[in-house]
Amino acid sequence: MRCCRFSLAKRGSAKNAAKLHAGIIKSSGYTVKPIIDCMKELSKAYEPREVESSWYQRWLDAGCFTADPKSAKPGYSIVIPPPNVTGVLHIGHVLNNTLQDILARRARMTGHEVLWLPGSDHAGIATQTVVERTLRKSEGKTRHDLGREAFTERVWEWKEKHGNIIFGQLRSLGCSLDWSRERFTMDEDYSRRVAEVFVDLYNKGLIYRGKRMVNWCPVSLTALSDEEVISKPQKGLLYHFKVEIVETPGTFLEIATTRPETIMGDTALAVNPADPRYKDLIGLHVRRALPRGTEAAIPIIGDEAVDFEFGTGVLKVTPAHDKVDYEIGLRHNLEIIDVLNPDGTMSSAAGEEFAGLDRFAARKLAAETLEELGTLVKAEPYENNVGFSERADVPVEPRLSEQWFLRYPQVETSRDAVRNGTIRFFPDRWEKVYDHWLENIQDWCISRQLWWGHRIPVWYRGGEMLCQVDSPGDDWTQDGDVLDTWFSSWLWPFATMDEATLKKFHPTSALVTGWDILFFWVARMIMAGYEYENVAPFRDVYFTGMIRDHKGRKMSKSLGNSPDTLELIGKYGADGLRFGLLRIAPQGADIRFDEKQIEEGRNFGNKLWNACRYRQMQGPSAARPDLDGFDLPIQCLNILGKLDALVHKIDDAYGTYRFNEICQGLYDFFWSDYCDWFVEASKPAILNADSPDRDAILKTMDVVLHTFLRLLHPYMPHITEELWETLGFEADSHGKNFLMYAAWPGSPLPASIEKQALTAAMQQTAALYESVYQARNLRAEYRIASNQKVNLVLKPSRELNDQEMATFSGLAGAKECQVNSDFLPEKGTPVVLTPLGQLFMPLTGLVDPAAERERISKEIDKTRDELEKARKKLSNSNFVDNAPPEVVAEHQQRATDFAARLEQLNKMRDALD
RNA sequence: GCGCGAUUAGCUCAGUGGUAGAGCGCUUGCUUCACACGCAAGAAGUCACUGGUUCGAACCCAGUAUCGCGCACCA
Repeated sequence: MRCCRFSLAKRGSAKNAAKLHAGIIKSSGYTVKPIIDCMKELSKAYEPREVESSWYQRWLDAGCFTADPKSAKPGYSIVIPPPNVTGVLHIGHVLNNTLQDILARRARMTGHEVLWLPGSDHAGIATQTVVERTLRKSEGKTRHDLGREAFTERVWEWKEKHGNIIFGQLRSLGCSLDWSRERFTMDEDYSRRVAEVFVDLYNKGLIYRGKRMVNWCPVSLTALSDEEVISKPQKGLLYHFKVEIVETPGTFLEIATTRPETIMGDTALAVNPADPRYKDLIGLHVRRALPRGTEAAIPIIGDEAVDFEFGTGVLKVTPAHDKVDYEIGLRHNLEIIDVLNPDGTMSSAAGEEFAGLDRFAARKLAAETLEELGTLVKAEPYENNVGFSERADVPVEPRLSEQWFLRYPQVETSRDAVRNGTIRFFPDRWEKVYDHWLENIQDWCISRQLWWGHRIPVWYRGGEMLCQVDSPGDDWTQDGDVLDTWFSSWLWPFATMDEATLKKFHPTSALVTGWDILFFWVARMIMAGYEYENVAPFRDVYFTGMIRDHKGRKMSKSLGNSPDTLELIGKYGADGLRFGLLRIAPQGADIRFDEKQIEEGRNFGNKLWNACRYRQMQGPSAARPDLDGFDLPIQCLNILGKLDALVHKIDDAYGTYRFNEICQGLYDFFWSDYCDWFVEASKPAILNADSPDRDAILKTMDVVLHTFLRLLHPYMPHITEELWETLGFEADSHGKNFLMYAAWPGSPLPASIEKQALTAAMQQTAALYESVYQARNLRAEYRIASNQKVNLVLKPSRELNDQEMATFSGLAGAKECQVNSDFLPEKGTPVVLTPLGQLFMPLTGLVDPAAERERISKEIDKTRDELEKARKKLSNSNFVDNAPPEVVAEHQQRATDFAARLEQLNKMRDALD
């Protein structure tokens, strides 16, 4: 326990502390008076490390993150997009999970019972690949050396050892996840649910097995869904070669292809029956060039799928290795010759010369062979799109194989849910993308030829087949394939919850995820939600942008441009990282990462720390600050008015997930309005123990900090919690005695304040601050060093009280500011026109009529330009007649103000002559 | 081919019809009594281009250009 609730000081030298205690040390050159006896150390800079870890532990110990399904409070829930067990925390996770944490923390403060459910995904291909690689490296073995059972055992071991790394990292980030409910997509009950869903969909006739053309990954040796194939432009060659027509020897047909290595799989040539060049050839045959020596005759067929604009208008048909060709083959009942092995090498059907060769080597050899045979016409450079396996990053092969497919359920319901706003997307432009995908949806290939994953719950005995969760008996063997990982993830929002939890927390409130998994995950969850819970699984979906490096490239391991998030947390603190990242994260747009921004986040934390430290140095704060009964100076009313506006702005922005607007609002208010202006303006009164305003100002600071810490908490949870405790604040609580359970703030304005009085005070303050700005400007013009105090004289334009003058002098860096309506300045005394009146800076050596005239002339020119602009606008009758009256009035006011200012400035210049 | 987004200060980005903004960087001054992870002042913009709508356009509409993305095609 800390010995003193009012001390911000925990880190620093004990020696200094002792001196401080005695009130004799000069820190930064001034004497610090210890406020209370037990104050020990003062740390000028906020050091996040210890604060963050200790608070996380305290929250955990107090069960702050645990959701109670029996709570009477309204429920608010989010399920984490489960990271891969292989995953480590990258910067995208930081963004994504910080946003979820913000929503969860704010919901607690607005009185909700919050469940934020953690977990991870078994990530079939990714995980299996990683473990296989390790196995190969450390033991020189393949998974086949171990066998299925031993291998999956190894994956489990690996998962236990490395699978929780990311959870530790999420803790470092401060994520308020309910760790008592951590789930894994291969937990026993979860797996059972997956199997039950499979069986159910099978029984409904939505799942079927069939031999079809699928995307095959020759590295992972498994089928892939269409979504796992990424098309990339590839530079290659378009080979033109000719074949002889059997019936009319000596005549040839020219064919264009990018894949000469599949010629031995050709079982026809196809032309468009409407193509006048070739239609008469339909029914004839040609000699197939490869494999060499066979010279098989294959038919020329007519099919409308052939585009006669492309290439030569003649298509070689390879039913075993191309989707379109396969369909043509079906229509014409063509033979299917599979010339490729699953691993992408040529099969024996390709002929002796090619068998065993890798497909790309075979392509080269095929082209060379054609050339030797004298049938190669040309090979021209060509760029086309090739489908790549998302995981293995190699071209996929279309391959005919026996797979399990799902005809998606609830497609129309799911489309309607987003169309009619039952589910809302932020930003909403993703709605169109979603709709388009569902409109053109194809059956989903859900079987994978992997070992790591949910086994397909189908059993065989002889020619019999049964689809059920449990084995029908020892003499039955289970289907060898596993399910696509997403076939389990799509159940995530409800399969992770028991009955009581479901009742309280499903459907979930919001989903935060990247748009890159809109089809993989979001759309499918919606369908599963309707199919199994009869309801949309979430209300709102917020799509984060993709984080790119400073050159705009995607973060990737191979580029090595991904920042180390733990290192960032170490350097800037989790709060700094969170805040810095969020401040630059525009809604749904991609983000260019720049470490400078994170540094800004840390700096903001430090600013907050020091502002609170400053308050603390003035004496204890009220636990529940209240301004009733205080006569508040204008700058107090002003800052309260600004804070009131901030509270409203933030509440509004949360409604549509405008996180960076909230962030920016918090930043601007605190740094500029509170620190730069309010605190600075208050210093004269605070330093003067006799000032009648001192208490009101300190109390106003308390109200501002008491409110602001709550507003900021979701973004910077650790530092705010620390300061809340250190300043000794309390608030109405939604449960536990922590800031994280404090009631979300309403308006900070005291009930007794009238709106009119507030507006007047804010206007007066604005005039005062504007005058300060003018005064500082004048100082800078005359190169007065910042630390040099000057004497000022004000010829006031209205009556001013002592408090205002003291504030003004303090902010303007004046030794003294005399108010004198009859002041007669020496000719050439620097002077500036402020909202408070004419302000003179009678400083020896600066009096120079010529310089002053020049300076004022410039000001006059500027003002005249502005005035002319305003007048021009007002002289336009179209504007005056058509614009809204308040806009016209505004311009009239501007013109009046500029005219008055111009007149005064002219007088000031004349006085110099 | 269809669709989506972006284009504003040197950089990263805010800005939903009425006086062009922030942070960083830059220049100048400052260890001024919370903070140099700081304070103050300053320079810096044809809001990609062309038309249109409007009294008025960075903003709305149409088109063009460049960059990025998705879907389809991909012999």
